[in-house]
Amino acid sequence: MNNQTDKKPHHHGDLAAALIQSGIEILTESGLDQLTLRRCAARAGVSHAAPAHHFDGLAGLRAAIAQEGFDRFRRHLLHSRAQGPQDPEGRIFSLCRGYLDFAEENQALFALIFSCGALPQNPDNLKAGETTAYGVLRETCAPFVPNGTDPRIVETQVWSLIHGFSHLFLAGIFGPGNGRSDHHALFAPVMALLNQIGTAAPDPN
Amino acid sequence: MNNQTDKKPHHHGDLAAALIQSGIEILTESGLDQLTLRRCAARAGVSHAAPAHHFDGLAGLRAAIAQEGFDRFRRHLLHSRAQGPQDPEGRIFSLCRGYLDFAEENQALFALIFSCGALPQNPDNLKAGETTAYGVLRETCAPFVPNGTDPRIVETQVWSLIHGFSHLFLAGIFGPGNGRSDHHALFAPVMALLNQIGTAAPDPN
DNA sequence: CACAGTGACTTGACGATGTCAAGATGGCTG
DNA sequence: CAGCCATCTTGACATCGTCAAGTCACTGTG
Repeated sequence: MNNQTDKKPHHHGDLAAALIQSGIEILTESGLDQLTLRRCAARAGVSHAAPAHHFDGLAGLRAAIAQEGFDRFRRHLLHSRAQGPQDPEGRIFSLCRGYLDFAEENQALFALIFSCGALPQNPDNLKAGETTAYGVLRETCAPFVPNGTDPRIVETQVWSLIHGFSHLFLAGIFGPGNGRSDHHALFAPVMALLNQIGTAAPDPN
Repeated sequence: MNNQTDKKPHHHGDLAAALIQSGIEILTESGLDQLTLRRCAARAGVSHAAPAHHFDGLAGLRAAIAQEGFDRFRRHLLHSRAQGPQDPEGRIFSLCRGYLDFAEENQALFALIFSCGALPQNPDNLKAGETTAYGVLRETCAPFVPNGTDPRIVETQVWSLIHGFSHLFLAGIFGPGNGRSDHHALFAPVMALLNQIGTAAPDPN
């Protein structure tokens, strides 16, 4: 209903941000199904109906948390990409490594961000946060885009590969093998598919 | 009232299957957040507490629906793979096409199947259904596995790419472009990355 | 400084949901 | 036929999202 950039509106002092922070903590500690309006309110020290004045119901709070989570995700990717060798191959590998790490360390938040249908209304805000996070990917993929081809092809190849791997990793779906370390061992070989990137983009279909 | 098999164990006649079927219908018609124990019970024509005698709460029903959904997914993949050219490239392309189609036509069920943490308990049952669905992928990928390499590498490359594309497609995440047809146009070029599969394996060809 | 006014939050209530305990029902076995 | 027991129903309770009305504190204006 109102903007979120006020410093100390009246009573609590940026309750909206406090509720988002509480929500992220609940997500981290207890999982997605424990994310509740009343629980966020209690954690922030306000009554159970207070969040209604800042978000459009539970869906609105989830959308706001997803937006903040997407921004944290973006910063995590930037930090991760800066680690390791700074040639195009090294940067894209570090980016994907950071993608997987973030998904693993923030499972519920990661799931919320990418949960289909979690963003029925206001796709505008999420779209903005998404675009900036997508921008990190776009920069990193740019050196691999062949001249004259749609950059979204390479971007979607990379994004799909690392997102699919991360999501399947979290879902526990993978070959009959078991054990996290076993699956981690698959990361580098699977990412090796990216070595062929750019050479795989053929003429326009 | 109920369709399906008429075994009639005691009263209702395979209420468990009827509840799963009701749940899938609710999923298809109304989305994931409308999947409720009481709603499934009402649709199956039983009282609100009846499901408790067949599933371990809502989580148990969701797991059972996921298991059934995974089997339908497997059959859909088999059917889709049989369409089109039957050379290794044609089969894997048709498989991926069917993957995306299933995700698009059964969004909520697809999300439930792969929802992280939706399977906290009994991973055994889902593991079985998963293995058979994974088996379809494994067969289709087999011609592309270089000698002496772990087949899971190629399998995970393909699975991650198509799953990531499908999931991002449903989540509405993709470049600044918009429109479903626009995203569908990305499918074939992105799948072209699979043309390099097998040659990307670490060992020399 | 007094006094409304307005926004931030609280309180209380309602329907819906998951879950549990106890009772009713009906087929199966002895 | 009688008893058993899985199956299902009924009723209750705590929690949840949401709404309406009320309370509180800060702010601007005289």
